[in-house]
Amino acid sequence: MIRIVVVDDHDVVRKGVIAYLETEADFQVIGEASSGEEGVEVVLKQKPDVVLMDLIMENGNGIEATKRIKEVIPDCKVIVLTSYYDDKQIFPVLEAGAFSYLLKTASAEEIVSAIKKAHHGENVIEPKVAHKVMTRFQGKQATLHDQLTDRELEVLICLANGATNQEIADQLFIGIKTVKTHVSNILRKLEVHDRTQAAVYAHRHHLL
Amino acid sequence: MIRIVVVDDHDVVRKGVIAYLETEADFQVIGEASSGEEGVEVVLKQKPDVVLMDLIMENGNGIEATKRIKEVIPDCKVIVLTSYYDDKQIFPVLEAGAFSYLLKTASAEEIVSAIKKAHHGENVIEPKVAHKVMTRFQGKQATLHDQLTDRELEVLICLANGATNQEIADQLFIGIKTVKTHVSNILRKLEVHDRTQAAVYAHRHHLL
DNA sequence: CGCAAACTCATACTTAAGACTGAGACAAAA
DNA sequence: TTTTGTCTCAGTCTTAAGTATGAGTTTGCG
Repeated sequence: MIRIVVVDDHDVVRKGVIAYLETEADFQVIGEASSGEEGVEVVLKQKPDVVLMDLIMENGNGIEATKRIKEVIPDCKVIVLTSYYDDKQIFPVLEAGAFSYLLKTASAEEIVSAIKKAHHGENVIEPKVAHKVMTRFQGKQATLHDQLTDRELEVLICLANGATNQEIADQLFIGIKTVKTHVSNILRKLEVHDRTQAAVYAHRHHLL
Repeated sequence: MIRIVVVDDHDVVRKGVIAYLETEADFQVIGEASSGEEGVEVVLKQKPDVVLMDLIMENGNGIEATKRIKEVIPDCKVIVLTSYYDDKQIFPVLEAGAFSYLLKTASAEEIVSAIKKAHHGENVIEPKVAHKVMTRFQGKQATLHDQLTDRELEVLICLANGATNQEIADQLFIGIKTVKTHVSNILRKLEVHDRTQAAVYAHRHHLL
């Protein structure tokens, strides 16, 4: 039995979805809400297995609600439903902790399938945006240098141009001790052992 | 009056060229030869202004002859004539000291023109190969790193991968003292002040 | 056969690099 | 307000880096 909460501010949509979901033998809709805030309350009280979350609602959006739900009940699978196709939505949604991401143009069968898959630990990402996610991850595979602060990046650029600590200090109008601190932090974050390797890293990753 | 020597092992070609050249009022053919060695002898004795040199001959090629002529009489303009188009020929020919480079498919007027230009200090390079020469020089504009020896280049590659002196020593099976010597020489030749700048140089010039 | 260049190694010296620790100022976020 | 992160700087210590000089070996070239 899969316990479900449906969150959507359009009554007709919510009621319709619930009605359809309950035709499934092993589905049990144990709560519903018409706003993000109300959704969080219901979820925290009912502790469902799966949440169907509308992304765009009048009172508080689905992202904030998802974030708060995942903070308290990490095991809860939140399936985000979005009305229209938009590239930029997907990343904040995933960062918020959403488990699956579907368009409302998806058929009822697809939604049922997504719920079952979510319950078994399988993610469902709308094909149109799935490849966006992939390219994003391929292009950003755990880049070490995005740990660097702005200042550290500045220092690294200077360093990768062949500047000495003293020259970097003069360029950035700071003390050589400060530069040494930055360089040490850079080396640690980039997981290298000296400035030459850091310079090589910078060039290989086209940081200048 | 332009004093000329013609070197070509094909009698008919040589005689024909000479006959045509003498129709020019200010041309004076003061010698001829049918081999490279003989050509050198004649040239050294006659000291002509211009030499028409066939590139490919049975007894000794035109390159060696050109080289020896330029060693003794640097002011002598050697115009090399080659039977067929070949990219690889041009560079040894120029290195030997040839002043101009023409194909035998060139018209009689072109040859006459080339001789006059040579006498006035103007080079003539067959258009088909001229751009080869240009690209060669553009691509090899005084690269600092071509001063490096093979071993130094190996060391530079290691260095530009972020290796320490000790690591380079281990990789190349030599002592760290030797590595230091190489590195010092590399830094001097590349006109940089430390290994980081050397690594930057290597990456900017795509040496690895 | 010299001769020059390249590769090798050594000693001694100087200095920049880097690690480690600690700390004050400041701004944004919880 | 307290916390957290960033930027700043200081002191101390260890070691890698780099310079300068000299020299032995090999290799190729005239």
